[in-house]
Amino acid sequence: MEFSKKDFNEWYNEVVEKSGLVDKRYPVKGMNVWLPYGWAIARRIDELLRELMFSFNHEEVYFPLLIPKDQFAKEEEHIRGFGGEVFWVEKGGDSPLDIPLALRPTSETAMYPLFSLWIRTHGDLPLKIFQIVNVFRYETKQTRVFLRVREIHFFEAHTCHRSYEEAENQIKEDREIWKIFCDRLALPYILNKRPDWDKFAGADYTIAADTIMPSGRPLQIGTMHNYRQNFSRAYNIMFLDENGNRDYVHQTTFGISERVIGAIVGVHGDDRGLILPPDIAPYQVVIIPIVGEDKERIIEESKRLFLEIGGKYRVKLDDRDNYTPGYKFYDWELRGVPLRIELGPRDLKNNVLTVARRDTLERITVPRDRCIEEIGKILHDIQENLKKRAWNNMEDLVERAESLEEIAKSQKVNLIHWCGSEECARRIDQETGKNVLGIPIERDGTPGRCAVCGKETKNICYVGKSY
RNA sequence: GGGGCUGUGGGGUAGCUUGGUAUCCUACGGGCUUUGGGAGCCUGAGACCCCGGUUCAAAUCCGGGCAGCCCCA
Repeated sequence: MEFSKKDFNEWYNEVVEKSGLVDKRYPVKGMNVWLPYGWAIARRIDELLRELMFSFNHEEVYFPLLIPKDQFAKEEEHIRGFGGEVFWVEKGGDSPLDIPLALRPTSETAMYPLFSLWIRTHGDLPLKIFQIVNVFRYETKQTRVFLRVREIHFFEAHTCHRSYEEAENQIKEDREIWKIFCDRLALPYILNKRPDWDKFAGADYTIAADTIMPSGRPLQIGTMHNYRQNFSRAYNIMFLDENGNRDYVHQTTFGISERVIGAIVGVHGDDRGLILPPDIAPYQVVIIPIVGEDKERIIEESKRLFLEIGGKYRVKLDDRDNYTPGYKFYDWELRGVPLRIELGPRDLKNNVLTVARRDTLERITVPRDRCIEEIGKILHDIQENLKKRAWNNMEDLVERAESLEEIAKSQKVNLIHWCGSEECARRIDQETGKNVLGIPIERDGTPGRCAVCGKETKNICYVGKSY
């Protein structure tokens, strides 16, 4: 690594390429190539989500990529919100299409016409489905690997319910899922209820999960929306209740994008490169044989060790002959493998393994015959340590502020009192470049004065320069 | 949204001001030798983002495009 994490922007660019996550030389703006290692991480995260969603009774589907224009445009707010950032397919071969086709920027408008066919009675509810697909957004701002791209690897869950209460309960369930998910990724977050002007186009309200990057800038990594009946009215999704009355369904969605990978890179990484949480690391353990005079035996022992722990953990045996151990140490540290096992003549003689953990860079000696349990313990410890460290770091990236000047001066996210008016939010945006993330839903406000207008209020909120 | 900068082998670069033979490091192939924190020697292959203009001649100057980076709002 050439850059230190202190130069966050440069460091980030360097680490995502050098660690083999993406190749960003693909010649279309905002579209990068997923390399094997990066894709392996994405797939682990997808699998984690699938597991979680299945356990909460969701089913997986796959809808088409293209959406006819008339169908896309049915919900007014939605088209207004997304209109400018949609890619359109307007030709088939050389002839213009009768109806232009949108590349989905999200899949509400692809799914909901079908929902109206699928749902007849209350017996069809709740409907809980999700899909993991690529979505497209025509970004005009500067793009950044994982954080702002035009082709987005995206998870979206869609639900339909018979009442507002049921939809609200779904949002609660989403929060439960979200917590488990983030714990597994060791990612800290704040749940914020977005101000009305910043909610998802077509939603009744939006709850966003924001984390904070080491640069002091907030990053939205997940969203939960309650649509009420906004879309079901536009797409005519109705059900017959027990009393024979017809009504529109209540809907919610829950979305997570590849930005979480950007968050993992930024939140956990250090000057040597990535640090991956064990749950999603493609390799949890790398074995590096250190061959001296006793080459054959060491290789043989390494293979035996590989087979032994390979049944329990995801393990890589790095038996490349043309690289020295030192080179391999740096290489796998760059890639963020949580645990490294060195196996050399000394270890062999003493019947031990030398184990190095990526998060603290400590080296530990563990008895050969107890290594399976020891590895498990250390991996667990790494997970906990990453989580604790990340939450503490995030806390340090928040600064209390009482005035516009303090907000403007601060390089961090600010916790302020805010009267709730759009006027004050706009002044914050215009005069400090920061935006209001909304009201945090998991902590109570205390009485105070709005940092802009000075009016008394109990609302607190976070503000920052969002990615 | 505004401003600035950059594009030369796979990666990083010198050369550009003052137009004429493209530099070095690294990675890569082959060979020998090595291995507890980025090994060494020999050898080989590999590049001026795209389109147009100026010129006897363009990596170099001019215009446009595409792509990337940084800063500000």
